[in-house]
Amino acid sequence: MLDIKLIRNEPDKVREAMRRRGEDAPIDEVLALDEQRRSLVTEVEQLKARRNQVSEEIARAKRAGQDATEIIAAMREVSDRIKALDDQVRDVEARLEQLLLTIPNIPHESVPYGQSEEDNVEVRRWGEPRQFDFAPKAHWDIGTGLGILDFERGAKVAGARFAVYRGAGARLERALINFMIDVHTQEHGYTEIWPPFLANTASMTGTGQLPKFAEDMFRCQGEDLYLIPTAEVPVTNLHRDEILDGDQLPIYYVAYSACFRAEAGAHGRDTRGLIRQHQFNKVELVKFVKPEDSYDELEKLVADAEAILQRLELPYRVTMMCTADVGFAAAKKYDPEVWMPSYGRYVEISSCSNFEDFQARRANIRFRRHPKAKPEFVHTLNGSGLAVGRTVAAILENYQNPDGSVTIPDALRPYMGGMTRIEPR
RNA sequence: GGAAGGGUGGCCGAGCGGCCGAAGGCAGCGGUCUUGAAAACCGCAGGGUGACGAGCCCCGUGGGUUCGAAUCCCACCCCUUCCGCCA
Repeated sequence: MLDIKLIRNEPDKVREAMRRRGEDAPIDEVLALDEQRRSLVTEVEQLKARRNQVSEEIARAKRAGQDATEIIAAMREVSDRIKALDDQVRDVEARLEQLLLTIPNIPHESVPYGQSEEDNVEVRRWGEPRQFDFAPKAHWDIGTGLGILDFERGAKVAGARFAVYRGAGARLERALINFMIDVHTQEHGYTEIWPPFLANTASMTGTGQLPKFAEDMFRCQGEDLYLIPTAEVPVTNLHRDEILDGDQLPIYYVAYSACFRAEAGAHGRDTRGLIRQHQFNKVELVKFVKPEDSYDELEKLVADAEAILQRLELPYRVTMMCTADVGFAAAKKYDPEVWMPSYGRYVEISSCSNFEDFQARRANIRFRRHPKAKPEFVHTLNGSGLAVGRTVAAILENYQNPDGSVTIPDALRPYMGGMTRIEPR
């Protein structure tokens, strides 16, 4: 959520930011409601001040045994007026709040202007895509051939975009989760969290999934619960409505979770394989930091995600999202992308964002710089470290052999019980 | 799911419808005392809005009654215990 004061004081700056995003935000409506709210509040507060004053007089009079029926009668009128105004304030505030919740974050000044994902900027590459001396296969064919991935049965049990992992495939998924969490906890200083995989409306609103993206999520019927689309939601909301001590910061969390996405509007895209599933596993990194540190922390966060790709020796590049593709809640976002031979291009395998105080304001996550200082909003960041299903896909494709087997990356072998190759059954 | 109890400031815990933003205690901060510390004593200390002023708001949440609600009524949420069910 943007600071209403920023919109009030620098509306043109906000309008320009929205224009650069290609977003049609209701700034004028917000300004009008804000003004309306403030004039109502002024009026009702004056009346309340009077009511408080007179209430004291009444109390005094009663204690002195004097008659107060006349003042009471007069106050009844004031009271009715207060009630009417309070109703109006509540209504205007609710509408204002609803609008503010739909306005995206302001992109950081370092974010390049662009009109679509075509305008994202590559910032670096690591590794060389492998040159195959045989016709490489796509991971869904490799996985099916090895008997470690089963899309047909996934569809039978649940539906399209659900997969079943079997044998060494299931173990590979699990090995990757453990490997990633171990690297982040043991080498990058993150604390492991095992969060709920369902979250309520308040949490979903706090991180920005609601109210705008309700159709992207699975909701439990008759309950105020959604399946989380990412561990970002429960982990960021861990500190919702809290005031943290400044010396606790920065806080680094790493969490595995299954992630659930309705993928509404993705018909026909990535219909084969593990790239776009309704359910997938992800190891997520979440940071709470002081505002002045958040952009350094973003760079470190991306490096932490990249470290996993490097250990796995998977070629990748990092792109910086342009204003049109930066994401609703983010001020700046990098996407590490892994080389995917079947796609003949790099495919997003992580997404690392600095939200500045956008989520903190929604979720009311603050800190005190000093024990007596006023609370300030923290900056929140998160990034995938990494999407596990896509990592499996990348390993199957990049490590495939002519005979249909797949070599296990060195770094993963301890997690696979020493296995060096996945052989056909 | 059923029954009972409970949700008050960082924590514990009082609180007859007006004198309650809220006693008291603990923890915290400052000071006195002390070689130093402890103890003792004195003082300061919640959040939001607003201009770190005034005012207004905040006693789980949302409604209601009333001139006036932490206190009364209704609904909901959460916690604890017991029972039931269950990985």
